[in-house]
Amino acid sequence: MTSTFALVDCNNFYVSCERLFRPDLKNVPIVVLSNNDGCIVARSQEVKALGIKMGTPLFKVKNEIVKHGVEVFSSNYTLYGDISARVMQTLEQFSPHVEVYSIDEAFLDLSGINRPVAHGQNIRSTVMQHIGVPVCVGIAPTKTLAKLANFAAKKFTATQGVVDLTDSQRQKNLMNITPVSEIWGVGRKLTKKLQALGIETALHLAQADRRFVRQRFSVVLERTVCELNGESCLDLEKSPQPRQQIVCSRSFGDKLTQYGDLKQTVCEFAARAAEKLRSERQLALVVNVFIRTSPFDKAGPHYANAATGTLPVPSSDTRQIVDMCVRLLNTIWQEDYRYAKAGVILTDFCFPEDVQFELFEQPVGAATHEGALMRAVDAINHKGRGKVWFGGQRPRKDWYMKQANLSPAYTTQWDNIPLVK
DNA sequence: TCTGGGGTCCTAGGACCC
DNA sequence: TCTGGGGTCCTAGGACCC
Repeated sequence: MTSTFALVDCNNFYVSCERLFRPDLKNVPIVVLSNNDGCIVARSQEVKALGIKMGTPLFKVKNEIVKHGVEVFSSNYTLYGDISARVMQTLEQFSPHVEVYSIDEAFLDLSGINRPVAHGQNIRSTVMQHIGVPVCVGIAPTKTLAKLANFAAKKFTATQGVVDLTDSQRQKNLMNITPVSEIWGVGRKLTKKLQALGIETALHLAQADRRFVRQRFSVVLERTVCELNGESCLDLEKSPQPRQQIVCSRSFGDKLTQYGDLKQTVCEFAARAAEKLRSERQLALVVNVFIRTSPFDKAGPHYANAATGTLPVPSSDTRQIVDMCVRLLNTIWQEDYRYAKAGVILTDFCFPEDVQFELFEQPVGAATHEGALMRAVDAINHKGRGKVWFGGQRPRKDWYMKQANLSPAYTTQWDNIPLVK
């Protein structure tokens, strides 16, 4: 029996989250900004209609924002994460297998469902009723086609938010009017290269010779071609895969020029990365620290560098990781630059039970003294980060980050829960 | 003045081994 | 004069995603 996939995608997710607690903003144009209030990362329908593009730096469209009375929000990931979890939980009643693909999307296994469109409508109205977030549903025999169906469900209002692409003639009709750039897995670079070969629409790509595509591009794009032809190559991921990499990095609201300031941010990133690592119950072997000036900074010379180090044994101990990061930073730090961004990357993970320790080495894991200390630190910091920290870390949270228009944590902080009069 | 952050996968080329 | 071939592992970089 052939599979059926549904892609459920929240509409303008961050904007929808902000509107949940501000019904007065229902038809008001809204944007949500990236960290540091730098770029626009979510737009309401009204803002999209104004032609403001995703990822635009705020300062470039400041005049339009003011002119059209656009409401501006700093990003509130605590709120979005919590609403996302509620949406995903609601979706579980509609399928035995739900793959959470991103904060605002999930693939559902709808194999064997008799009336998929009715099922999709049911999903929409239930999520709206329970959570208050609008979603669209795309249904098709492959993930790539389900993505395409979802695109159509969003774009064409006559579909009422649900598109079923089970029928191959419908697939062709839609692909014929869809630019190749809209296909999942085709980004800016590939779009250009494909267009140069005369492949302009999704249908052109679907009809391309797959051996040619593999040879000229990659196995990834070859898979896309297969999926556009209804051959499922990408399965539902039934259980989330363990992470392979943890990154903690930020651009700074104000450029940093002092070693001490940069060191403190790097220590903070190291500590957060270690915390994430422990929540994954993994250990890391390799640590990378990078620092750089802004490529847009005309005031001074540019500098970017990174250093990689290997821990003596895989660890998730904040102190070991912080120590290593400071040593790495010292090898790349240079005076007289205006630093705009820094970060810590952990890689080469393993599980504590799989570690082969050197002779005479003391393992740093859950069973040891050090593990107990880390567990205690995590437990104390669990509700509201920053009660306990190690030397070198900045005690104040995000002191370097701009968040001028942050909404309250309506659903996760007692103080911020809305009152009903 | 002001330009995000956190991920994944694949590939080519060099190092190294026998 | 003559200087292999095949395999693996690692890394950096490039592409993509949301």
